[in-house]
Amino acid sequence: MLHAPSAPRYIQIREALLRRIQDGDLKPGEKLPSEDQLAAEFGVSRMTVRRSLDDLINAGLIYRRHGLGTFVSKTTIERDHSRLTDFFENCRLSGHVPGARLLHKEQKDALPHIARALGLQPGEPVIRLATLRSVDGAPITYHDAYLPAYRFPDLLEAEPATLGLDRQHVWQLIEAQGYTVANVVEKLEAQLAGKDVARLLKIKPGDPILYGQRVLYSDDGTPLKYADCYNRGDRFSLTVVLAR
Amino acid sequence: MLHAPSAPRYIQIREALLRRIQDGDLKPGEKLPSEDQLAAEFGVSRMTVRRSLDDLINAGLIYRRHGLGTFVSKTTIERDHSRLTDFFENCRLSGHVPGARLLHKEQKDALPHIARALGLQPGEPVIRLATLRSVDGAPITYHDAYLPAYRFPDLLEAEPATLGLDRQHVWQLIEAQGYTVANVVEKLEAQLAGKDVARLLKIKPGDPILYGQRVLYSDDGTPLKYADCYNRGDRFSLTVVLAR
DNA sequence: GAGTGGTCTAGACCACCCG
DNA sequence: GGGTGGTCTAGACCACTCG
Repeated sequence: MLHAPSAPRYIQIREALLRRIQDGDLKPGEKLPSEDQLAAEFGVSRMTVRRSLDDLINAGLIYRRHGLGTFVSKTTIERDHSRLTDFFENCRLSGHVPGARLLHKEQKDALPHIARALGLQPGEPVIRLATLRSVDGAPITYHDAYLPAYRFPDLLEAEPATLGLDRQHVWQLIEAQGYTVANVVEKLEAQLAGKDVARLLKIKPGDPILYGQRVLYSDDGTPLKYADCYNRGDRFSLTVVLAR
Repeated sequence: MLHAPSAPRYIQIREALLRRIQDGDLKPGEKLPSEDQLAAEFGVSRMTVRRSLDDLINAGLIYRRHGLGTFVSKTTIERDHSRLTDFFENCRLSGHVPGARLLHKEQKDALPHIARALGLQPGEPVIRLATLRSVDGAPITYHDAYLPAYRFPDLLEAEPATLGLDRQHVWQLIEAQGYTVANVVEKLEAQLAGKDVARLLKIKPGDPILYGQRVLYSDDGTPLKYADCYNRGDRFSLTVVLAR
């Protein structure tokens, strides 16, 4: 999280305040210095201070009360699981051992519902990357992803050993094409495991499955990836934050 | 969405631009006038225009490209389902008939996991509101909610006919106590229906259930409500947006 | 009244992208 | 070079909250 000395002042100030909060220098519920005081302390104008505070408010770390001041939030909501984070990193951070196996890498014709999600015509070529992800050696998620072939001409030739095994890696390939990964829209349902999925996840047909249809978008709204996700109901949970 | 004539200029401008996008006056992918042009058009400074645009960017409706301009997003992500919205309103908007029945309204001692979620000591009094929600006459969700009793002293005496039947209504009671509802954190899992839940939802034991533990927070991070939600797997799906 | 955040100005200079 | 957004200033006045 280091920034070059040339980073904008508002980012430097934001990081400085973030450190004070994380170090417990500013405790939950405690009042921050006023915007005027912060402006004087950092030697900037008040508008610049406000720009820094806006970021921290957006992250849910602080909140403002008109006429009273700015305060550190009481509960630091664990936003980690509600943000777009790497499966592998998340796993390791919680002290588990992630794993993955590439089951399919192929070019196919898009099925209608996949074409619709990706803004393609039915039958247009897509690249399929299917992986089985595991935690501590036991399978937990079957991930069946599709990307528009014309946007990722080099994907089929990419290193098979790591491809699809680390989302960060796929993201790097995506961003190397000039896209900026911005968000994922996921539709979640509860289902019962079918025969094929049950076999992959080493559960019984009829066991509960948290099924998600995920679409990955770039910041201009272009759909970049569609994926069917089958998560073991007994070992997988997803925490989301719905903001007003 | 009307604002008093005294609404801040940046809100007026934001709403004016929103209207142009929603009316198709500005089409997806199309470039907005430059910030200088908008400032001249609305007779404000550029900083005020940027304040308006920031809101629309935050809502995912437009995006900026340094050196190029500001553009309307290509896919207007249906954020409706990823925002905190009223069950009843959502339902009606999609052309369905929502319903609800209050099953329990009582004061109890908080169970340990509920106390922990609400920042209480185990055994502290909570108010339980359990409702069965339906769509087009068929039950879809069993909602078992708990609120700290000391924060809502008047809740038990509230009008039973409408209480818990419209989330907006409960929110109004919550906000009448001086809280500002800010977000919900929900942990989702796939489960199989047990006997009791199956009976309520008119499904068979062993049918799939999308189970969620919801905690409602005010903007200062105070937990205000805990709820167990049991959603019929065959008729309920939840769409979430994970931002980077 | 004093202190706080909410809004707004009228500029400035910089970095980025295009032709 | 010309147009765009990114950052930043040094003020101003208003609205809200508290004592």
